[in-house]
Amino acid sequence: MLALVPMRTSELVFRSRREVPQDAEAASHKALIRGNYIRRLTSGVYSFLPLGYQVLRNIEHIVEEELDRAGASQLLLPALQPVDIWRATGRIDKMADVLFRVDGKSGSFVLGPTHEEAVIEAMSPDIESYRDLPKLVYQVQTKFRDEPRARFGLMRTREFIMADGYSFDIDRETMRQSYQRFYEAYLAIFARLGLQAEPVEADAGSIGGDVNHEFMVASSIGEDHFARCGDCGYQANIEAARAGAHPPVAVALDVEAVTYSTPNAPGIEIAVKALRDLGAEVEVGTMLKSMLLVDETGARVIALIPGDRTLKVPHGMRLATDAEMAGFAKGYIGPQGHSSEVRVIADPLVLTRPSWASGANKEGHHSVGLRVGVDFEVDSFVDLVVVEDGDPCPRCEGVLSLVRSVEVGHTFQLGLTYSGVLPQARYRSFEGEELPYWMGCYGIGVTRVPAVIAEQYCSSDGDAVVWPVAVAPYVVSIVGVGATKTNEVTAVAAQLHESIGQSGVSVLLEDRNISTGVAMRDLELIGSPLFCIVGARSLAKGVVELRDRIHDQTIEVPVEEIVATIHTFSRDLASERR
RNA sequence: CGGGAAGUGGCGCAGCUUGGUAGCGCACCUGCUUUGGGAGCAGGGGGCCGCGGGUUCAAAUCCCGCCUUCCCGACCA
Repeated sequence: MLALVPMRTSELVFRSRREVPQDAEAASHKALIRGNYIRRLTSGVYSFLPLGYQVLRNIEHIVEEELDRAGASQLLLPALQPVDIWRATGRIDKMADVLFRVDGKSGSFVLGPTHEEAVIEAMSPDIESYRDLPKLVYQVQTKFRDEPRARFGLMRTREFIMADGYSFDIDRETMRQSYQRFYEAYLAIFARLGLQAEPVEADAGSIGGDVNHEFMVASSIGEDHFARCGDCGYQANIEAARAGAHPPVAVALDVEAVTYSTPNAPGIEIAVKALRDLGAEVEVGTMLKSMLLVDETGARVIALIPGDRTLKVPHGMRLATDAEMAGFAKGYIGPQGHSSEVRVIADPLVLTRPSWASGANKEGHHSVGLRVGVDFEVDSFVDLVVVEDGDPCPRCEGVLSLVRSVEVGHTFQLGLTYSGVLPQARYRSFEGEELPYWMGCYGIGVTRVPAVIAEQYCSSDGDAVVWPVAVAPYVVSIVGVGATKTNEVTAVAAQLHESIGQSGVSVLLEDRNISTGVAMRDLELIGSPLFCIVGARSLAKGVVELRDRIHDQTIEVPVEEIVATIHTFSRDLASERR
């Protein structure tokens, strides 16, 4: 709602577009292209045309207002960063896959994919004492990430704008308070943007740190899933979610382990088929998946999960490479008979069956009737499976369901992850000790937001968006219609254009000499939530039409009341949840 | 990086099987008529058929190589 200069369609950079480029798939992507909001320069890189930029500025304005209110100061850090600050934290290697490197005559640089290093460089000289803390800062900056795959228009791009904030504190407790300030500001921001963003517990990934939340908007084109319990409100990203305990079952007493010869049957699916052909009663869910992992020390670990589950690799571990699997029968690994140097870990779900079928640790052989504690031992039980629909909730008696979603924000309690390794990231405490400060970092994917909003508020064919009042490029669009557009129609439309603009509502006037159908269609693509239709017919009755596109209702309003009515409507529509 | 699809005026597409010097719709330009929901008539402009090589008298079309884009997967703050 920033644009208070009344605008005319003849001045707008806009063109009717009946067809969309065939490479637009998502409805929001189609709508943003048809409406002349964005244009692709190359894969994952978009120009914001004036309409799209207006939406973007409206979003940024809301973000800035709320972060300012939370006590954060806006600054601007460089996008072009020397490689040595990335060496100092080791992220030059950790994030090598996504870093855009620039080698110029004057040295080697990185185009910042995020700004933890840069903000520490910028802030540290001004943080000398505990008296200087806490500090909250943020910026609205372009980020660069060499994404392996850009997707869905603005949804996942290689160059994008993020509003990223950082907090600096003396200890864990005050860091949590700063975190809370950002967290609450984020809830306020997304509410104003018309997005139902759910904070969910998340995994820290390469940013590092401890407690963190993702702000997720449920959407069919989301790239993430989170688990939700309808009963107690537990919500966690699928990478971080854990299921509650399934009731354990006593091991079978009347079973004996039998080994079958199953040549050329590596992997669960094929093994099940081979064992069945031999008369064994097994299915995918009664097979034990045994996977070889390597921990931080390089030691090998066998992980056991039910055959119908997906492994969640624990932190600090990774799947073994083929070379590291020397000595193990790849495709036929089982839980039994490993040397004491190989640790065996299992998901608690392994206790939910009386016996299992699995590889026999011998090329071309599988065993059935393997019992925990009898035929094989487990060193420790840890959470090893990705949660699925229907798993029990870890907090209550409820059941988890998975929700497909888009991440619009992420907040992290970093703690000492960065300050601990950078000597300049210190302050002097009351006792005179030199200590690393406690950090938090916070990000909103600003250029992703128009796509998420459009996805929520456009028809499924990407036909047109009806923008929420808070972000609409123009809240009201005026069009004059009626036989030959009499002078009166034109004059009244122009006069309303002026007075609505003066009343503080952003407004667009259709002033081109085109047919009504084209005019209406174009205005629909521009997406104002309110249309003001000035027609010869209704003008004869002393009224104009006001169409509320959010509720798809049209009312007639006396000309002299229209400014006040629009004011009421835009206020009511802005506060309403869709 | 694996799997699939596609590159032909600004946009959407046909032509390719069976080689013969490029076409349709929309958009654009000019004029007139229109204007309460993507107008009508008449006239007009615009293409290195993704790039490079090859076969051939002749290549958008056949062959080889490369590039780009989109979708699924891997990956992902």
